[in-house]
Amino acid sequence: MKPKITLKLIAKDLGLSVSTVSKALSDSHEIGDVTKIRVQEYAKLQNYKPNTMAKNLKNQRTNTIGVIIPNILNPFFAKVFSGIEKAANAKGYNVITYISNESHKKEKQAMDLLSNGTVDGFILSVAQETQTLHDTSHFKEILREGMPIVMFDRTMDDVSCDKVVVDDFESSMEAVKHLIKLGCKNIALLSCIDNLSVGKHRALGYEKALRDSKRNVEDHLLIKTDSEEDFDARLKTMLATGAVDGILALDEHASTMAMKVAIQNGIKIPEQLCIIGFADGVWSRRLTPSLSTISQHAPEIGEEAAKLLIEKLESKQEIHAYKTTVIKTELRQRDSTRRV
Amino acid sequence: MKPKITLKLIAKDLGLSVSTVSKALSDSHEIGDVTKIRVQEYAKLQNYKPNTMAKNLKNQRTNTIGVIIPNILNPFFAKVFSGIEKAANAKGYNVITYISNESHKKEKQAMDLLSNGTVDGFILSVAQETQTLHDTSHFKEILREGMPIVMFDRTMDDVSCDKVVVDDFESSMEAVKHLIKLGCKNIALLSCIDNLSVGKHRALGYEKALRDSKRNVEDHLLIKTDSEEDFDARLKTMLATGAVDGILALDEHASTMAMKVAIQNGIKIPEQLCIIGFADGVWSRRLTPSLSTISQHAPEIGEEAAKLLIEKLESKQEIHAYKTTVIKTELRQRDSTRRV
DNA sequence: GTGAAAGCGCTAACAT
DNA sequence: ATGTTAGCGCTTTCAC
Repeated sequence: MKPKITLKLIAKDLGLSVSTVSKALSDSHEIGDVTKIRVQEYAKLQNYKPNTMAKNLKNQRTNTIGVIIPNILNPFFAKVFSGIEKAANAKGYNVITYISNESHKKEKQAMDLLSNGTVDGFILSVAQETQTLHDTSHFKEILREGMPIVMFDRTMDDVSCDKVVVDDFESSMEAVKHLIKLGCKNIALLSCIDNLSVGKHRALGYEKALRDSKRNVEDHLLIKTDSEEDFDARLKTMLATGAVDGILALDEHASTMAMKVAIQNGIKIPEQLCIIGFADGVWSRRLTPSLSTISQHAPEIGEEAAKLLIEKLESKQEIHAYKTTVIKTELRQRDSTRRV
Repeated sequence: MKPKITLKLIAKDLGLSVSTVSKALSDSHEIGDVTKIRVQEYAKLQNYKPNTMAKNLKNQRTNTIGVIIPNILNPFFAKVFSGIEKAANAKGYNVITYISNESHKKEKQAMDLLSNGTVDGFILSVAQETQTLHDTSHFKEILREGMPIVMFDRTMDDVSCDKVVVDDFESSMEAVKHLIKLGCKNIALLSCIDNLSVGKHRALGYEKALRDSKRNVEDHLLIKTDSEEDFDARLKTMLATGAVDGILALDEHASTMAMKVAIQNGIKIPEQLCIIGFADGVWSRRLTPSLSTISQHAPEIGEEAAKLLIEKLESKQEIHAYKTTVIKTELRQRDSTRRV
């Protein structure tokens, strides 16, 4: 293992001072062309790489973004993450990732560990437990220290920071209106994420759409829970009756289980039952029949979040105005809703 | 935005020297109990957090692992990643992530950027393009600088470093033997990843299993490609003939397309056709019928990789022995292979 | 055009 | 038991 190449070392080898070498490498006009070339070539030859920690310490910024994600196994978050990563890299930022696993403690711990000069700011989606407990103290603490936060998808109303969300309310409303247009009379709402802000917003959109077309929200057409076991049992009962001819499913588990149970019950999709779900596009296409989904443009959410954070980081003066960007969703019609 | 709390500041406030404060906070025996308590309480009160960059610079280590992943949207990699993240955090390491997007250039760039004292070592799975070009110079360069690398899943034979792989050869061999035991006569091999090392190993396992039971490898039962379009077209032709009664699919696209095309052709699964695929477990269960898969224990792969890297990082002397850990796979029988 | 020196925040060997 | 000092690698102001 050869010794690390440092400015000092180059300076010694070349019989120059550290500061001259530093300036030469940053192409300063203070340095003569001959020396400049000489230094630069020697550095290249030695494969010199400036030490990031030293630079960070000096500059008081790390060019690193802390990303906290509830669950990377959820394709939605994986996609948002890839958007963040891409946008951040493009602007010269690194990304440190923590997975909260929906745990409030882990989320807090991650922010604590990273706010010690490891990252310049945070992009995060609030852990389930944090939403349930409604504890926002760790966010506020970080903000008080002057470190910016951008929240996406799962946000908290009483935290003042930039946010990137999709219009959950409107998109599920549109989806239900689409089902109505297709002629569905008995549209069920299926949710395993009733403990999340997004789940609640989507449920409200469903109700609004029904009321707008003078229909009632019928209890026997609702499954709102946060337990998959509970959900599965109730779903089987619901579909056994055969009374349902339209479904809006608010999450991946609900969407795919609806498909599965319907197929097992011999219900023809989309002839007898139309299904629209919030789910991953790639896998929805792989199902038979393919599942119509509400596309949330996850990568764009990530890119926008990164853009907002970096903007704040690179603006000279502190901006105390907070933006909430709404990313438009799109209904992707596939075979689970196409009427013949 | 209040000023950052530093040792210096605490020292001034308390009328002590910086080193006394430093020692008091690290609970040194050199410091008297009274001062120790006083300092510690004041630090807590002020919410002091030691600056990570400064500590890193001083210690010449960052407690950070660089992870480079070809594609986080692939559930396999997402799962390995979550394993790495978990194991790393548990040992007090941060994780900086880059997504190579299968690009050789991005992979190289990531290693370049992070090897400048940003991370202590790397965990990575080789980008497709790198495997095709067979360029290992960037790996060797990093290793020469004394920074350890652990490769997982997609490795390169001529790079000397720790590796974590699954036994691709053996697991596809076992899968084919299982199909044979189920009575399949014409077992097809479907692969969209014929450009990857793992794809090639799996294909060899298929051939071995056939030869072991005195069968021939028949060209019309093989689809080996790296293009999904090409694959889809050839798959439709193959299944239209009805000659296939068993399938081993080497990747997610191949697995799910096989299911889809079979269902569309009215082929009964598993009665007329048994399918085993390399695919995500959660989604495989969601398909109807559910898909039998080869489980690769992705999280364990990640945990093992992190364990190996940290071991190397924390060992005093340089270890020049390189381990290759093989994680056992498991055949998960689901409805696509269950004979009635 | 080049160099000396201070300092980013922390640690630790070495005084006192 | 507490303080002084040097130094991690780099940038930058200020001298020469």
